[in-house]
Amino acid sequence: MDTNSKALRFLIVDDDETFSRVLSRAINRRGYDTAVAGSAEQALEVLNEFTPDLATLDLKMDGASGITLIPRLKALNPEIRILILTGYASISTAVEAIKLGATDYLAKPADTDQILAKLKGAEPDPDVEIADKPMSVGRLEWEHIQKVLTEHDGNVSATARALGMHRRTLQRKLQKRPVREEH
Amino acid sequence: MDTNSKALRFLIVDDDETFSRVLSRAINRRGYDTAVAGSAEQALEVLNEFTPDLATLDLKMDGASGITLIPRLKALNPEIRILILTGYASISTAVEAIKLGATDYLAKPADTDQILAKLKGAEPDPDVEIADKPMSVGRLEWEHIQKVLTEHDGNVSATARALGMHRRTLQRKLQKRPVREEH
DNA sequence: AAACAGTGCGACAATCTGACACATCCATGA
DNA sequence: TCATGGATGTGTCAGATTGTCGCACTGTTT
Repeated sequence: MDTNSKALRFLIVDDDETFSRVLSRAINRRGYDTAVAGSAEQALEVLNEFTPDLATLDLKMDGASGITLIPRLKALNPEIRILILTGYASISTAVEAIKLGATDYLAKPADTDQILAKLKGAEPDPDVEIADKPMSVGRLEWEHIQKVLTEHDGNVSATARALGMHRRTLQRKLQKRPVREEH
Repeated sequence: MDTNSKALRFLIVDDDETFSRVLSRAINRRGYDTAVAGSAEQALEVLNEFTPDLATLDLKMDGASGITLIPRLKALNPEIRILILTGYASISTAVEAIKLGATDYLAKPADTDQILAKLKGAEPDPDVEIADKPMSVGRLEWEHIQKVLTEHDGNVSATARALGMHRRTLQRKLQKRPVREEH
């Protein structure tokens, strides 16, 4: 990690070691200082000696969700720009993250350019594209499940009961990745 | 319930007339003053003589998207609580809406209770913990399918394509009864 | 008439779900 | 500290559902 004091500091918090390594190198090559953490807990340690200007956070990790880091990061540096980057993207977690102050939200897979683009430009424009097809039933189910899960603070058992679904079945669904819509 | 100047004003912007009517009546019955607009343009006219405290906006309508109304609504009443409610939900529009100041974002179908629950979030209402059971995934799927089917004039093949579902599977689902909720 | 798109349904393999069964954890209270 | 109850992570397995293919039939269009 090069320590040019002028470079912007970029923190990557993600489970997936391979992903982190690749992204870190790509970001680094573009002139940022980078730091990597494999969990929210580990990220907190990193923050003792690294105050990031930009960050990407994963949601689904062992231990705490990356979303819990948002307040900490903002407290440390109110100017920080935070991008949520997850393979388990859903509308409810996106809404929550933005409300907490995240700058933007992207579903994996996403390439380095997309990531940096989202972090650089973040002027809200009311002309976002609106999908022309409705959600697939699979996607709708995923979104609904995520919403209810959020309302129950991530409690799987309670969510399964609320949905009238077997807990085993819900767990199996949660392990899978959400359906990708090909808009 | 009194319907005088004390009642909160609720604006519904949606191009689905049936949906608006049903929602309007339900909201009305709960003691709000309601106004309905079938498009963003129409909504602007309504705003000349109706300053809402709460609003639901649809995204996909003829003309401008409901998202463009957010700044106007907030300018008119900074305290307004805005809920985006759409059948064409997506993460990118959700992110935009929240950034622009929407309070929350829900995918249709959603029932009146859910809608009000999301909008009432800020009110010091003591009934926050009343966890009304959400729709089951089966029920949600049924409603969604019916809606898309209607949009395609009952064309099963087209509906199956739009939903990314196999025609055979859709036919089988349509033969079954709607899922009954046993609250 | 030939070409087409939509519909209804049979059949079969691949998947998924519901039901049980355990084996940890963790917080609470006796 | 131990007992108790809830939550969670998995494994198994029979039965239900879905993905595919195929085929006959029916309007529509050219």
